[in-house]
Amino acid sequence: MPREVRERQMLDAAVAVFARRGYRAASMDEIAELAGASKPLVYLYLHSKEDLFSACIRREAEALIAAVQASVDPGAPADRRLWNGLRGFFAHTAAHPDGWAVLHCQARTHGEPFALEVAALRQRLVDVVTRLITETAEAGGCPEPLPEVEVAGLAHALVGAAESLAGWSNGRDGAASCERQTAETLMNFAWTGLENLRNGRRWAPARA
Amino acid sequence: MPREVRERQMLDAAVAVFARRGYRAASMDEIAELAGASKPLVYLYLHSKEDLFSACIRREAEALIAAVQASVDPGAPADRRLWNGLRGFFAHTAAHPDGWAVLHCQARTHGEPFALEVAALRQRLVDVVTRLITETAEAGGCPEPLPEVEVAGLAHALVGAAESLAGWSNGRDGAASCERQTAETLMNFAWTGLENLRNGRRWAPARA
Amino acid sequence: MPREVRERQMLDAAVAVFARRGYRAASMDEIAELAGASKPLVYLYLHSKEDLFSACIRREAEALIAAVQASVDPGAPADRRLWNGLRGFFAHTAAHPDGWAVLHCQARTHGEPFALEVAALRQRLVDVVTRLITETAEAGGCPEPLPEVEVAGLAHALVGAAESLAGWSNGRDGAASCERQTAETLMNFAWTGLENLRNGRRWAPARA
Amino acid sequence: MPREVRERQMLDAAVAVFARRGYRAASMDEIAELAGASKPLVYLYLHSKEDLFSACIRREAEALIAAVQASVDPGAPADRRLWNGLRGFFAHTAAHPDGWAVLHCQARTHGEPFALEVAALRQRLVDVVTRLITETAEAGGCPEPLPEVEVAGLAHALVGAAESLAGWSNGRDGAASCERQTAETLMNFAWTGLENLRNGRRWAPARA
DNA sequence: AATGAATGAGATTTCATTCAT
DNA sequence: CATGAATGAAATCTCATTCAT
Repeated sequence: MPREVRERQMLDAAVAVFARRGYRAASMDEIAELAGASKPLVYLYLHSKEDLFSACIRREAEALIAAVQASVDPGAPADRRLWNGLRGFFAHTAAHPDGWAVLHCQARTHGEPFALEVAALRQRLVDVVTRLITETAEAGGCPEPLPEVEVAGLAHALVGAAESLAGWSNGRDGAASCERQTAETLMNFAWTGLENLRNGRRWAPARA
Repeated sequence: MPREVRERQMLDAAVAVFARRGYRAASMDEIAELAGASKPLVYLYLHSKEDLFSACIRREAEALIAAVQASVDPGAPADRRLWNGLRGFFAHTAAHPDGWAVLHCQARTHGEPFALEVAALRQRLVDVVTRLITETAEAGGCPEPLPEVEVAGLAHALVGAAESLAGWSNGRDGAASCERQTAETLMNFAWTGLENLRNGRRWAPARA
Repeated sequence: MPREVRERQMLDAAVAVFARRGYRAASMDEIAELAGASKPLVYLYLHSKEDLFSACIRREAEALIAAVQASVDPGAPADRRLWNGLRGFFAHTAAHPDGWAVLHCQARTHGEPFALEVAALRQRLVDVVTRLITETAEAGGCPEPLPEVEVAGLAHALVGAAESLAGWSNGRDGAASCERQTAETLMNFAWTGLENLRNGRRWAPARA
Repeated sequence: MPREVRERQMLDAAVAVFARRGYRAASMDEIAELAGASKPLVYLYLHSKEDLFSACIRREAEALIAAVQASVDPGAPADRRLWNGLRGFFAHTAAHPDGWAVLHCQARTHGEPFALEVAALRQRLVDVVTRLITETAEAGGCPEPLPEVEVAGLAHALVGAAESLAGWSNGRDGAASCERQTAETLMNFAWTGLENLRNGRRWAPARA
């Protein structure tokens, strides 16, 4: 069996086991067995448990990013791009729950090296959103540019909301039909909020 | 030393170690040492690693809920309550990063019993937000009531956004001064979005 | 509460727990709890687990010996004495199964010191039987005295048979009514065998 | 080193240590060291202390039964078969004192699962003896068949006597030369007793 | 007479990892 | 390319035992 195929099987098995058990509780024995290979072969190809986990994170992160980018038409207007990006995000996480669990739940909680890797992924998502927000503001003729820190905060809020909805919507029935609705809910929530910001309408504590 | 004091020290130590290392990687040795007690005493008082972790989750969850509730004036209007609740949430998570890490990052990823416990906490937060959204819609004279599933989705999105911002803002410098600003960013984002929804203004994919 | 009473409660509890769990698996915690006293008090009175176990063995051994002796009339003929001794033995072991379990099952299997103590008890039983056999042989006009080693072997066989029957008969229903029958079975088996030996009738391998 | 060899070494070591220390006091460390292997290997092959103990019991029980059966010629008359069976029993227990100690002293005192296993062995021995007694009675023209419960009692008594003698004779010097004599003593005691029973001669308490 | 508080030592068990083949 | 055999290190948890009061 060629190495590439074997390696993919191993990563598939590892993602499944890491998602189910967590990094520490996952055992190389179980991963090797699920991959249908012997443990020494796993070590020959992937060197160590740490390297294996890193490889999982990298592969799943690339796949997620690629899925989001593939569903966005770079020439479309900002709202369309946001809408399609969200749909791609929800579709991919719903189709690959183990990979999403590794990225979202496991990777951040098991030591710096992994957290950094997943933080880099997250930053790429945040960057995309940040660009959308900025463009939206500019395109809408925002009287004064939004402060940088606020834009970053908004981007984090939006990504967090998307992550939360992904988890919520995947945990319910009829996931397939839900994905579109989930995206719509978030879009309604976010887009109108962004529009208002763009127009300078704000909520202020003093108003209450 | 009286038992209560010792027990609190143990929980403090456990929260710190669980936050830093994760559930599986945390060792009872390290927890006992940090608590300044011997391992058998930890077992005598808290029975097992699982029970200890459960106790941590419960204590931190109660503390967080209490902090949020304490910062909300039940007689105030909906927007004011949301604003104060968010501020309480961000302030408490910023002041107790270890507790927040245990709740947000660790508890959900290490087996059903813990996940259920933290899901219950999250549900309580979501419920509060759900009520706020409904009241806001009613108070604002919403032409037709928002569909239930959409309200739930919005609540999850809002809680997810808050969670995400808590993690982001705590990871930056000057956390104290940031807390207010973080709350303001999210409030601007969310409140105006909610207002628009209330008024029936929506984003629709067909529009693009 | 006076010391003697407390000490008896402790020994009762210890015998019960040792019988149920074995020496090593029995925990001083369980014994103390069952005795209704605190652990330090147990240590104050009985010094250590080893001492406690020794005390149990000694008490139960004395009780068993006393019960057997009390049921034998020293003036009666040999067969009558054997008969009454067996009945006393079966009655006492049936009435005190925990004590018998400690003596028969536990004491011999947990290190030299205890084995010696219980071996001493057993030797006293064997001695009684040995005397009976010798007297029986003499009284019956045995042509030549039985070899010493054979008498010892017979005594051990008889005691072993009695022990085995005690375990068997106690494990069956209607123990009370059984006790007499058990004694009769063994008596029939043993006494007639002894009579034949006394008369020089033997089985020889060459005969077959 | 092939697995089978290693496993046998482990069982040998385990039998020796269990016999010397008892189930609870035996440590897996000591067993592994005596077997010349590392502890993880013992666990890999034999799974747990409980399984290891079970495996010891089973192996030693099979060996004992096999030894007894191998020394009996099924075509020989009843007394000859009893004689040879006893010799086989005494010879095997003398040659394998550790195995006998595990079966006789340890297995019955450490929890139901083990006790059941050893009870099954004992029942097989009792069954053999029961058959012998019945056949003897029939062959000898016993006027009326012995009551079933009495036969069972006799069988238990005989097995108990044999067990007791095995322990006694092994604890003395010159075991090799003793084995035959031990068997002879028991045979003399038992066979003549059985003969008398067969002929209806009984001891009765009223006689005294 | 009696106990709540505390621990050193050691038990079973698991796991990531490496050779020799 | 592939693996059966093997282990050092460390995890959770228990227990007999002792003080200070």
